[in-house]
Amino acid sequence: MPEQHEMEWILLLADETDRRETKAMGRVARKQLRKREALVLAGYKVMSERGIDQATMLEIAELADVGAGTVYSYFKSKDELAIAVMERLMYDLALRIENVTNSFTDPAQVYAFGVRSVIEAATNDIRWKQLLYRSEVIADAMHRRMGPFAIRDLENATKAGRFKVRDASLTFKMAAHAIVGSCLAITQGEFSSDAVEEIVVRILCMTGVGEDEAVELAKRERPPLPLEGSIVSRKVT
Amino acid sequence: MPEQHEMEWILLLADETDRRETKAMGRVARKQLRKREALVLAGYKVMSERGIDQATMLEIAELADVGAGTVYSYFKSKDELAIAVMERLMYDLALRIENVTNSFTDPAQVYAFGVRSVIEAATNDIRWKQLLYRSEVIADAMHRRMGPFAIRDLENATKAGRFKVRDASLTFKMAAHAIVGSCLAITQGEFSSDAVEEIVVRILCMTGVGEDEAVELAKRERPPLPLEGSIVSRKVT
DNA sequence: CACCTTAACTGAATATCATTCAATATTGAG
DNA sequence: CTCAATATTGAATGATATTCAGTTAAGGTG
Repeated sequence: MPEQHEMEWILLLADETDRRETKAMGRVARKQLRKREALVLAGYKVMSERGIDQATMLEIAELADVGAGTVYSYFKSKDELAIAVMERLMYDLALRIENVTNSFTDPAQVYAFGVRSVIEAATNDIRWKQLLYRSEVIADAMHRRMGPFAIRDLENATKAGRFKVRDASLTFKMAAHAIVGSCLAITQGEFSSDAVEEIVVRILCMTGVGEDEAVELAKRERPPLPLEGSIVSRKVT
Repeated sequence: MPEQHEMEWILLLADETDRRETKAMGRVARKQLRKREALVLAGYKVMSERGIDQATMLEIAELADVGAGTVYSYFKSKDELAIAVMERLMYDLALRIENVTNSFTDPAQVYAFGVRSVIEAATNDIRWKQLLYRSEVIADAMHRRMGPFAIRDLENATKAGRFKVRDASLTFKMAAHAIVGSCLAITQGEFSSDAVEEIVVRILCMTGVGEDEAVELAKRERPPLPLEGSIVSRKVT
């Protein structure tokens, strides 16, 4: 029974453990990595189904096939587990975006594509709905895990004279919160999903690019994103 | 004992109950208004001291001098009470901002002043720190209670050709989340409070005003805000 | 291989509240 | 004053995050 779940979910979130690291460790350490992995996956499944607050530690522990207390030797608290889950989700998405944008030539378009992709994922995927409700947690995870990519892109585009960003980290922090907040509003029916285009424009405006150019950037055709869990690993360059 | 607290706190958050309405009601209704009021005030005090999650309903009930169960005949849940508290905070601030900006001539400056004031309040007042942690709740309250003012300002500035905002509600929704998120980051020491200026610039950029003009708007001298609880009531015009 | 130390794991027990609800008190109409 | 309706109370409930004393497994050692 737990086996089935593992199979199912491993397809959706890539395992972050690196083969090279894995080989250099003892059997215990490897087993712990796998257990931690199982917990993050189980946490993702339960939390995206019931919502972070409604997910119970017992259910997560059972799905990961460990005792209730064991969770606490991997994560200090439920919140910390939730953070780990969010970060995994963000990292997976960041890698998939990177996989597409590394062939782009316009650095501004790289950022625009990333922003658009995140918004699409957040508003189209049912599993994000429950997670969005704790927006500070998800925005934080977004900043921590997608930040290295996004900040690099903002800086590249600024160097190329496309954007005018003074503090890329701050700009992306604000963008992350604005994105999560507006996606939450869309999933709650406060705005129609047609608003996505306009959200992208506003996030781009924050970079100091003019309104007209922001509109143009948001309109450009976008190649599709690779499937979830299909990218293994990549370093920010 | 409860008397003292009431006195103390009424100075900090204006009582929203309107004299005219009050007179048209029976004694019971008036008493209920006062009790609801006491609950919001007590909620504000306890939640801003301990944080929303750490505040207990019992402590709030005791401070408001009612039984534990009574809270639930005024608010369906703890969350709903938290929302009422946040909305009160936002409304009070909105009125104080309005009180200053209604003498401004440049509609863009009205919005800029509002944004700046909110950020200053959120980062300087210790009592906001605990509240910011539930950023979706506070951003929501900000949108609901300051929105009517801010959206009007965005539309005025757009009509005047200063801003280029298509959907003012959406733009302010995003701004609210970005503001709350970045203030949270500042109170957590992730950014220095010098970042406030830059945050204002980025929020202004979102309106489609150019970067240079955003910088100039953010730099303008600002008159001081009236004290908390000193404004009684005002309609959005 | 048997022993032992160390670390990991377990799940029943604990502690903490949000929330409910049966009982009680208050109100105001007649 | 009486009584039905309403509001209030706070002890009991239920849910569940977290802890911890006891158990199990790992792997190093002679």
